[in-house]
Amino acid sequence: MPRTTTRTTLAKRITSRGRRLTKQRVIVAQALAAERQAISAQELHERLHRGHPRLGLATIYRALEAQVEAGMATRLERPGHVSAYVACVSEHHHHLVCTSCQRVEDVDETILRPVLRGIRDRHDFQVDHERLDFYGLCARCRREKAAL
Amino acid sequence: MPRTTTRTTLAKRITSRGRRLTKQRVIVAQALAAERQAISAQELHERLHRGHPRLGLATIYRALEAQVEAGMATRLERPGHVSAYVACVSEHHHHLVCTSCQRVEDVDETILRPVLRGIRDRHDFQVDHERLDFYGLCARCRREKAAL
DNA sequence: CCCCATTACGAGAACGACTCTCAATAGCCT
DNA sequence: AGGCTATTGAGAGTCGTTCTCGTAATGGGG
Repeated sequence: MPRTTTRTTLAKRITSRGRRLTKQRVIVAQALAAERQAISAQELHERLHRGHPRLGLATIYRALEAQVEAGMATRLERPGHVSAYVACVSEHHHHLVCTSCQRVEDVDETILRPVLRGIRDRHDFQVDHERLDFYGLCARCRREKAAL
Repeated sequence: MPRTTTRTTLAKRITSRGRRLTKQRVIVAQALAAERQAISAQELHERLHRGHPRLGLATIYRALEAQVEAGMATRLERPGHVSAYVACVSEHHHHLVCTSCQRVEDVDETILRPVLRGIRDRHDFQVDHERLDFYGLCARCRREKAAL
């Protein structure tokens, strides 16, 4: 019953911090989780409009913001001052964003440990949080380009 | 004659990519270089208004954009979809942004080498560019907080 | 050194992503 | 079930940034 488990987890996460479990938030969370790539609020709005014509854009913004606060998603910056969102599986990690197909992979935080230690020791700086996104070509897109 | 040297370098950098050397670009470049912290276009505009009342906001945006393209500055993202800019000394490096005093330190790229290698090997991903900013407390602010 | 095509500037209007407002609706607790 | 309160939807509003266009300045060629 992996589906049920997922649903339960979703509901639990949504209702964290005293938030209410609403249809809209579930729809947005499921849609974002189903997505394998970074997506903007407006794109999500267009995509959901067919199945949910009354789902407002502001609601999507609010739902995404709530997900970010709840640690269910992170915000990426796209050129042109647009935010894009990705669903998170684990809590602390960073992203490999493919500039060709827009797919996002996760990088585990452990890979960063040495860097954080170096910063603390060599710069005497106490890191609170970090934004760490790598942009480039994923394996698939690189192969496709090479085949041309 | 360090000053002259600096000026010459500045002019050379500004005129790269066939750009013209204008008073406005020099003013903006010097102001940004003098700044030790991330500053937004609008803040720069306010700050320069006393000495240069006719310097337009759009010009500052254009000058900053040119500096980013020329590798003289990088763009940081502030909350609320605002860009802030920092003058760069070296080409490839990343930032430690103090969330208390807003001062910015540079982190040399070499510290990152192992991470990039790990990503290439373990994720089969070819990194083109990365955004890598660490937020936290610098040594000075940490001492000040501890003294309270 | 001076022309002149071309690039850049300044001011304000336009743009667009995002947020706010407010009346209506729906969760959740008892 | 009933009511308190968070949330929604729709559109207006906000604000950082970019565009437009007439004017001014730059720098290469004569």
